[in-house]
Amino acid sequence: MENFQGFSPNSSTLSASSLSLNMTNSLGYAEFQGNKANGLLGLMAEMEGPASLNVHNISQNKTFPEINSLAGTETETDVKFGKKKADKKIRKPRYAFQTRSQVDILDDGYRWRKYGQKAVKNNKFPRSYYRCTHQGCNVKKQVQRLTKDEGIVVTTYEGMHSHPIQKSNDNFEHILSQMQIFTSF
DNA sequence: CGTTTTTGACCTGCGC
DNA sequence: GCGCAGGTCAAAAACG
Repeated sequence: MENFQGFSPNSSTLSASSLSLNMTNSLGYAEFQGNKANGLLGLMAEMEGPASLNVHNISQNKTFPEINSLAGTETETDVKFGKKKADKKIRKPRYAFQTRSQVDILDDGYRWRKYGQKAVKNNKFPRSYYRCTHQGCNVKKQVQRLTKDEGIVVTTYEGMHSHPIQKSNDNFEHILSQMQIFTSF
């Protein structure tokens, strides 16, 4: 496999030391490697205060051409959201993971139904939209591959599952639980 | 035959 | 207001 060494080429600006090390320590990426993914490259969780509706940031990194917002400081993937009525100004927090993998479908233990696929600008790979098939669970995720480095898959989760995993996967479960610790603040 | 994927149309927000 | 881009819907196809 590939060595877990570095992020995408353009991420030279970010100090890979702190971020990557923290990740590997907390998640134990070695085990992760043994399964489907070959290594977790990074995680970004964002969630803003309900009051601030900073549209500026949204317009800035819309489509986040290379998701380089992972570089730390601004973790705003924004939700330009297809919120129908838009009663609430609150945006759902989204959590993005970068994973080095050959395949797009990373099995996280949940059952997903694909409901859309769109071509993204500045990216030759399409982005796929999935929704959790569990009844009453509206968790969504989207999977995208970077043009720059097609070995990297970006998975963005939206919402949290409130039901148990439906599959008997091995140690993925405890990895997920640790992930939720990460994203729970 | 039920469930999932595919795929174009449709909708919404934003910039010009 | 128009066009673009991202996100969703839904009908038909594909799958097991």
